[in-house]
Amino acid sequence: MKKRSRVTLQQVAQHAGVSRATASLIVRGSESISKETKEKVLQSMKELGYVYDRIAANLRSQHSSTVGFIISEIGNPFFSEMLVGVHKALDKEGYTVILGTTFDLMSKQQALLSTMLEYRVGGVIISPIPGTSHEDIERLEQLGLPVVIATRETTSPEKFDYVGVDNVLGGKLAVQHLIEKGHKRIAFLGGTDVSSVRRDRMRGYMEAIVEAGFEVDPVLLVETPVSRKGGMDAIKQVLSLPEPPTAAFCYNDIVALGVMSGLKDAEVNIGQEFNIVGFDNIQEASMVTPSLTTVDAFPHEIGEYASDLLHQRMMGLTEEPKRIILTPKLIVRES
Amino acid sequence: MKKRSRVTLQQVAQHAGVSRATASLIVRGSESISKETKEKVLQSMKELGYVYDRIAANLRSQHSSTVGFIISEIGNPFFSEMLVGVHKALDKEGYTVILGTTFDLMSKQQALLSTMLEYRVGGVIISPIPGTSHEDIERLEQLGLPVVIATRETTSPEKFDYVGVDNVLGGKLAVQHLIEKGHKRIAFLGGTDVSSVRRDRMRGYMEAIVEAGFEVDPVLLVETPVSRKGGMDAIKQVLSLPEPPTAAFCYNDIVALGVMSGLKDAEVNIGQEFNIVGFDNIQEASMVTPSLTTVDAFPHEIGEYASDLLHQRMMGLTEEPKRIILTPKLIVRES
DNA sequence: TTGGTCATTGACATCGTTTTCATAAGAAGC
DNA sequence: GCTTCTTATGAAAACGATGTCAATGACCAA
Repeated sequence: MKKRSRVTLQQVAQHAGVSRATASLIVRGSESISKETKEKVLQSMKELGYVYDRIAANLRSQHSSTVGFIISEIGNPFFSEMLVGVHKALDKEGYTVILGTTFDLMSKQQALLSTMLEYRVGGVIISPIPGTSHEDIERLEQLGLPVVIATRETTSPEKFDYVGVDNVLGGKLAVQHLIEKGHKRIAFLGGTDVSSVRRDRMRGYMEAIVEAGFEVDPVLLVETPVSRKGGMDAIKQVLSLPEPPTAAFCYNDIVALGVMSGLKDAEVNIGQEFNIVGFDNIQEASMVTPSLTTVDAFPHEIGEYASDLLHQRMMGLTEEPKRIILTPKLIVRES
Repeated sequence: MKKRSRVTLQQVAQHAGVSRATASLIVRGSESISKETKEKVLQSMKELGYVYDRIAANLRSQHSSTVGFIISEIGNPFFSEMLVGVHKALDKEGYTVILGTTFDLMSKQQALLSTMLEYRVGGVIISPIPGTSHEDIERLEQLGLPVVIATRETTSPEKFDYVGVDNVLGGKLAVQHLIEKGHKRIAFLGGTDVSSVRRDRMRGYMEAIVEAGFEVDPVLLVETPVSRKGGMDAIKQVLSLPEPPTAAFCYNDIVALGVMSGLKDAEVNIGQEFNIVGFDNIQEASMVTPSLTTVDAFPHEIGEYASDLLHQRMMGLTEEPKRIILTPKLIVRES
């Protein structure tokens, strides 16, 4: 749109009195260039204010130095933490990240995937929205684009690289902890059943309950949107039951924080009368009062592993899809 | 890196039995194309799995459909909210956003600016790190790149478009509110003095104190990193004074949340014995107990305004730099 | 028949790089 | 001083699109 055109390698070469090819070799750090000419050219670049045009370079070399990162929303600290991990790992390799947020809308996810393709990303890390089938993603693969799935599963998990946490185990750890504390009626609050993540955490919940010899009471399982509001509504609902629970395992920390608010409103003493365990271990969990017992899901690490995996694929790794499943860790605090 | 090459417009044209020029006209939505050929070509695209190469197109047309967005960190809800505003406004215009986080490191900021240039962004929205001079940013302008500064000022504010909130007024509103509540010793906690934002909020603080006929006591002004930890440390420091404050105005909500934690540790009853006002109005502020009185800084709106302004510049607006200063709003809650 | 639209075409230049590949300059070997 | 081998350099094609423009044929009205 702007008039002022860039300084090109051509101009630099001319100014330094060498050929364009030589200048090109220099920006790419070739060794077969004498020290003097190199100096001379670098000097010219500085003088002219040359800016490397990575776009043009990538076009010519059929190479891409960008990767797409698609998540549901950046407002969730779990994802922002994961983004930090992704950035950290990919910056190191010289990639630039294009972020996309779907807000869990299928149409947005499709649009984002298209945009990423148009921008020639070299690979994609995606936390697919619940219900995404592998066909939705396969068109990337058909174009030869490496894809790493993170945190959430698609309908056919085995088709792509995957990095996530063991949600079944996480749920189990959380609920076992509550059982050890002497609770018998434990609610499972938050999330919606379309999500594979919730189903897994729920399974862990059930395993722990059953192994302890208790019964699963369906009225204690509440689906809600993943938000504080959702948590607040959920806890109110179960507290009004004839036989209310004495503890809750929450879908994630955000929901748990909402649950805590709800309990405070109801003047229930958290930590004594009622215990809560969350999931994710977002920063805030350690800062609220009482501090929140939770299951660490290592967002930062997930981001890093996913990036490393993607990088390997982009470098031509062609082995079978890999699955990296991190072992969650219970963080016991006051709640 | 991958072998499978893209389908080109050329191939589409061939398959549909038209010329490349025609195909090009179609992807660009020209009107002087008959309905039938258009259909035919679109059909071929679908069959061949054509993907538009925006990179190549932009290179040729000397046009850019990306913009850079540079902030200090994505973990701060203020910025993630602002990012949502930016995305919202720029998606509508068909731009793609490249996000960069500086973590308030000058070296990172420089590197990011270079990266953005190399990727041919069409413009940049930046919340510069404290101490950024306009020279640091001027090289963008010299390349004809529109720049909009947001939320924080550079050393010469008048050189670029700017969107932000009136921090002086915000600080004043906050402190006036505390004074009305009967407080005489009011602390100002958090942030570091290199930040123009803090200086402005501090000025508002002082104006309110002085207008009420009180004295500013320097021991009540505490600089800290902008984090919960910082807030916690700050409140502990002032509580141990011989004459501790009875209220605090905090640099922002994050700090305020830390201050609240600190007060709870010290078993001070927030809302009765001690009042707090934060700044930004992040989501969490309304969710903590007691809920946090704060000054709304409209991150979402700032993002949108900044985007609109940038878009206008990218469309060739050449008027004088504009300054959009939003009027902050006191949100009274329980704290 | 003439003239005038209209849709489409073909050929070529261009964006700023990378990538061959051929060649020139320089050093080493005899 | 002439060949041989490096090493550095140059000319030109390529990447996948856009932009320009004159030329074509079809169609319609007069």
